[in-house]
Amino acid sequence: MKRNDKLKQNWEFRRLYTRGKCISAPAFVLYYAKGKAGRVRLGITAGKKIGTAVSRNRAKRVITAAFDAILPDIKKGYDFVAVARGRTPFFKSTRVAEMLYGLLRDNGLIDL
RNA sequence: UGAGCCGGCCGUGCGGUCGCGCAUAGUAUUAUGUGAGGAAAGUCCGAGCUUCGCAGGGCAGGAUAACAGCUAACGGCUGCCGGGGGCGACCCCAGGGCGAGUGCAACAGAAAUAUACCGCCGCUUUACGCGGUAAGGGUGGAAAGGCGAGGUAAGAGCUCACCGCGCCCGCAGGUAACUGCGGGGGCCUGUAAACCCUAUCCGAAGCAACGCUGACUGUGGCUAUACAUUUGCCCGAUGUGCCACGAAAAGCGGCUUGAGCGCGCAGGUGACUGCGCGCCCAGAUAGAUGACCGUGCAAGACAGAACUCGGCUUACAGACCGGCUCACGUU
RNA sequence: CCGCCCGUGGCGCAGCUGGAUAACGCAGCAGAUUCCGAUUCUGAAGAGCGGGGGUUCGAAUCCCUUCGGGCGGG
Repeated sequence: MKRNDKLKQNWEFRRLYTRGKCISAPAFVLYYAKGKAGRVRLGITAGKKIGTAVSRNRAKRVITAAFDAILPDIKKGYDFVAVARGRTPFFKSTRVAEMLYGLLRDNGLIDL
């Protein structure tokens, strides 16, 4: 994932929390909304609830790896925010990718 | 063999495929190299560095507290002294001063820094009196050094011997703290992690420090002195230019070669130091390590750099190495 | 990065400066009142002060260290 495809600013996150749709899985909670055309952008949040810095870093890595794995299949023009949950660091990124793919397909965000 | 004390060291290893940060080549997407810790943590101390302040000195405030050393410095470390604990290896100590002043010491007890309840002794007006007394009783954490003898009306360092304690002087050992011995004078409650006194040290803030770049905008200045306009000149005004400063926000630098690491030799009981040779070892900026496969074992704990070092403290599954003590047995 | 505050019964809080009784309210328990309940009244129980160490005759209080929670500034 390229750097300018990451969401960084606080207002970008708040836009998705208030305007976006919300779906959840055991490993994460996902907000999404229409964004810039032709691009897929992602922001990741791992709060203090996750644990130590090691756990928070791992949670972010696992979600990033899962997202990269299915990135070519995701429909263009959407922004996403993934919020890590307490069990996120204990998942394997392949399991998270499976969950993510299933959820996006059910919500019509996969290019077939 | 069992129990224990001290110190050191490691803390998933190797190979392959895809992916990530940085550097160097190369140039338009590839190669090559490299990529978290012993605590990166807590931020408890000490420094470097940067900016501000500053003639010099003092007060206030804070920190430390035997002695000698190590160090850039330290509240750290080493050695040693003193005290305490353990059979021992060894461990622990905030360890100056209450012999400057002030304060505090509940309850109990007669009395808490000075006293007479019981007792003992003397006197008398024989009384629930007066005086003397800290040997004995009882209270307390603490009651006027302990014990024996002399002494006395009864007693008391009142006197003497011995012991104890701290003060002063001398001698010996030690760099010193201190230790040992002798003499003198004396017998003092505890508490300074109570105020305080003494000695030593300390300017403040922190990489969101600070510096630079371009754009926008505001303020001030240009002195006997820039240029143009305002009628020629002077004053004044306006605009442009130059300089300085401020506010908001963006980017870049600061950013990793350093009191550095490894090995060898030498000095020192040690902390550590000197010399020689070799090495370059993360620099991200929402913040880089994931996924899959093979394989080894005791099946992997605590945990993620954010300006940089030296310590301290705390968390930590386990693996390995060395030295020492005690008990039992055998030789 | 810097500065500061708070941990005391189940809950909310005093006591800490200045050392010796852990006080108060709510909840809960028992009893009384009532036909029953609420209210009210009475009574008893429940914490050794976040953990560890030290100073002291004596520590919730003083000192050191540590854990957890919270606030503020740039």
